[in-house]
Amino acid sequence: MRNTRQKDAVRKAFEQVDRPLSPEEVLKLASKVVPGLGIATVYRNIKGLVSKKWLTPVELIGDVPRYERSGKHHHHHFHCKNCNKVFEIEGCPTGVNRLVPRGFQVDSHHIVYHGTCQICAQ
Amino acid sequence: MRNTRQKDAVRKAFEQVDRPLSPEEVLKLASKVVPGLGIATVYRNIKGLVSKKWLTPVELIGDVPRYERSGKHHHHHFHCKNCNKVFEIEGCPTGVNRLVPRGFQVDSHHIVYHGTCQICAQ
DNA sequence: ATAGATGCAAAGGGTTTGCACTTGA
DNA sequence: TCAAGTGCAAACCCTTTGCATCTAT
Repeated sequence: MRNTRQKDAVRKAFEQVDRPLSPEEVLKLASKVVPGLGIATVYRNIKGLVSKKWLTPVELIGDVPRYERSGKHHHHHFHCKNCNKVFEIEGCPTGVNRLVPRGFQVDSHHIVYHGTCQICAQ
Repeated sequence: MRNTRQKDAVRKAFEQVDRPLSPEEVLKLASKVVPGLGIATVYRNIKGLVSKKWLTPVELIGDVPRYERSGKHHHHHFHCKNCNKVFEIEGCPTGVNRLVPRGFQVDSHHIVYHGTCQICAQ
């Protein structure tokens, strides 16, 4: 695996923000460092970083997926209907998995909140 | 608003199953009653039923959206990684919304479980 | 030198839309 | 009758892929 300015710029985009990013958001941020960066390269690098488990997908309904750095401790997400940004929510209600009926095997769960974020709510 | 065989077949598809359906699943079911039914008509009818609040979109991870009849009491969903079907999960952990920091306005929340369903797990 | 990475443009999947035709009221 | 609804195909958006070129090693 080769080090390139493009790959570096994509990684840096995720490191410089503390919230999940969409491919377009990554393109916007990384293009500041590498002008002419192609969206295909962004997609390819995101895909590579996901399979290397450096990134984790955060998918939402009615909108394009977001990605965030892996290895954070278990958390959930808040999707602002106004600015469309996604934020992290710490913590997890106790007994979430106990709601699932006997016979179902749970690998993971994910809570998404919808509403208005702190900044937009003012 | 006019009654058509197509519209009827779409509604019946949701009534005859007790789990959320994707547009393609609806096409498959409704085509049995109305051969030659077009996918565009399915999408148009789903859209109409959602805006009439007869259907509700289901939040999902990494797959096409599903829709289900509105008015069911609050519940969540289980997405089987094997058969790709979506199932309803009853109940809701207490204090879910309390995890959201002060300043965020929560309209709704939604939990999606991933794993293997009862049928596939055997 | 050379395999891997990039940019572009074309191709893919899922969804929407324009338009002429059909059909329910 | 005649506007709403339909089927078809083209258009769209987001994502992936083929290919010629470029570039780390």
